[in-house]
Amino acid sequence: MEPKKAAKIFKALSNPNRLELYLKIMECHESEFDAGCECFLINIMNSFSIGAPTISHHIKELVNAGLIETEKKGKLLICRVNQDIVEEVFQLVFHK
Amino acid sequence: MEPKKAAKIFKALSNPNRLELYLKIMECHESEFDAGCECFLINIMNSFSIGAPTISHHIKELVNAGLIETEKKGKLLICRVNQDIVEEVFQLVFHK
DNA sequence: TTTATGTTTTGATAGTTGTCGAAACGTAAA
DNA sequence: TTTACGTTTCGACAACTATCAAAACATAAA
Repeated sequence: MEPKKAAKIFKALSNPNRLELYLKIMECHESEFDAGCECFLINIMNSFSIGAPTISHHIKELVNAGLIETEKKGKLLICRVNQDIVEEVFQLVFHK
Repeated sequence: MEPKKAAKIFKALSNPNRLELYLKIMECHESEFDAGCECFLINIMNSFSIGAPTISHHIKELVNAGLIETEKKGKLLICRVNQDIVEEVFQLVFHK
């Protein structure tokens, strides 16, 4: 992976709230995967003290960096992590 | 590792120039390790188009995040990467 | 001691970011 | 259709960032 793209991914994870959002989506996604369920944004949002507009903005940045993907289901938003991209970016800094 | 600390590390790697600086130090450090040499900042600086003050600032941020350590040798600056911290932060996002 | 050189500090500036309130939007329920 | 609700967009603002030029430091060489 090119350093420029990697920097963009790191930037997406560089804000504490946004990182925790990503981690929550990751957890939720993993645990719900076994149950065959989806990870809905609304289920995660409650544990944050920041407003909805800010959450929406952070989600957009995570999508923009390729770290997650989203899908609308009715009026709810489903979030999925893209694990591959994290592995790619860590190969760069791990040099392995 | 706590998300807050991880976010700080990601922030340090979120600027393209700073990331490339880190990668160069990593390369330099690895290749010089076998030869028993040190990695001097001046040897890396030439490949960047940004000024010395900016480089100095970026180095300080990398040190501040714990990603590298520095040591003065005469009027030269030696840089060493801290691989452990990358592995720690890696475990957080990999959940492994 | 003077000079040269590698690095850091200072001060400034344009650009970016995180956050909010208010409003708008889209969908489903009543 | 009206209402309720989850999400997004808009406009704004304070805080932060990357960068530079100029000056200051520190150390080694002349």
